[in-house]
Amino acid sequence: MPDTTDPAPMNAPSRRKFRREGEGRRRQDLIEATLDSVAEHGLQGATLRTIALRAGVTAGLIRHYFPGKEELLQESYTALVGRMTELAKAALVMDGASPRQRLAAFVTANLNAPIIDARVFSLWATFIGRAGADTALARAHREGYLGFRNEVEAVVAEVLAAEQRKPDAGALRHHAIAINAIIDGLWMEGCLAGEMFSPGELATIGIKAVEAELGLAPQDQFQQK
Amino acid sequence: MPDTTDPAPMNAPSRRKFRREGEGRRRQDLIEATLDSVAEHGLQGATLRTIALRAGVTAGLIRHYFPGKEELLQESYTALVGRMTELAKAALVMDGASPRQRLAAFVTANLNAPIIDARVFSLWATFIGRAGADTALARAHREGYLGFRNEVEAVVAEVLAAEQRKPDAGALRHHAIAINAIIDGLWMEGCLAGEMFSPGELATIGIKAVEAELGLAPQDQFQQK
DNA sequence: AGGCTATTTATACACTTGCACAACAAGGCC
DNA sequence: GGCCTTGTTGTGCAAGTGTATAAATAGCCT
Repeated sequence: MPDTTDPAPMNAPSRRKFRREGEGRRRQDLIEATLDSVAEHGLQGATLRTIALRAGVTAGLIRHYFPGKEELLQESYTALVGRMTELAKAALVMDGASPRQRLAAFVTANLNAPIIDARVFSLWATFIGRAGADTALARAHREGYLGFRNEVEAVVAEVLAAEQRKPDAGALRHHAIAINAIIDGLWMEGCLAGEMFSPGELATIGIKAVEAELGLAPQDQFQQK
Repeated sequence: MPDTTDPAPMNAPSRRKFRREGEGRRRQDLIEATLDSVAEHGLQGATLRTIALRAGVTAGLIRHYFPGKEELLQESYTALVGRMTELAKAALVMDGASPRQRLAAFVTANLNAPIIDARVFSLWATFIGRAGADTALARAHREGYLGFRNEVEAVVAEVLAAEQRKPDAGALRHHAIAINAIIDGLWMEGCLAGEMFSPGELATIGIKAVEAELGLAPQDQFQQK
């Protein structure tokens, strides 16, 4: 029995208008939409249709740019990690600053916006929760973490060298691990409960803790600029 | 046209045998199966059928103990948080120990098994990633975190009192926040990459960092027991 | 032993999901 | 302008989802 009802009378074949975008742009839009979806609804809520809707396209298009959903998620996570580490490292390039000032700036940068950010934390946690089962995710994290820690270790070495101290490799590594933990821990606290801390408070706590870890004498206020 | 094929010849009505368990036991089994499923396959992979299979029951039974999937997940998370904080606090009850020893024991306990555990971390990350969107989750975490930090603050106060130091409330709070961050950060590192550290190494790093934060003189080896 | 009831199984259902594919049209190329 | 490539849409489908509910049975009570 054929369908006699005609919901769209005659002018029916209205098809959605669209624009062709460059491959780079579309991929980036899709990745951004994926991260937004994951941040908002978790991995379970990030369906192809949700993502496509947010990106302003239809679901079928995703398969034109990515082999499948898993690849889209992996590329999205890689993009996220890349952006995070890039931001963190950017705080280290300060020409004409003392090692100690650079270390303090590094800590400060990592304990304020945009690195302290609830959305980024939500994404990080969601993805990292699967690192135990997903080796690709685990490796992506491991590389990012070690890169970060090496940066810390390099700055610490400079700071101590400026203080005429020459720690052995083991002590240096321990300092880097501890400082890394301080930054990570405060980062988590700030992301999860930012309103519990006054602006700049976390950075102050972090700098003090890091300098205590390195056994640096408290910095005189007048030397700081 | 009726079905003439008879796949299960006559003896068909074989139904799965089962045992009736007490309500408490079943609920606990279901929660444990839920946590296992989430840890292994993430929230998206934790389906009612998977959970039921792991618990040794059929999916329908879950609805007999929980109104829906969401309630099961929430109760599971609550159980997880409860177990974690319980473990952490248990390390603090040491009769006849000096405050400093208790603090060190607290740090040590939190940086070794069973608190350093990849499965627990995976669970924690998976759930906490949704704290930004789920207010019930966020509150559960907030309470756990503040409880933990208050414990830290209390021990820190004892330690400093034993050293004849009387910090004001603000300094005490900052110490607690920093120490909390040190423990959290090292906990994360240990859970994510435990094999990168030798046994007890994280605890050593943690104790040193905490004592540096509090400005305690390095402990003599012979005074420790 | 025999029945009662709450626990448990099994099936059904409406809905969503990721993926496949055919139709279509946007925009560069001649 | 007209064609041709390919980015894009829309539809279809099988598998899986949470939930609802009827049928069965385990184990206690008398």
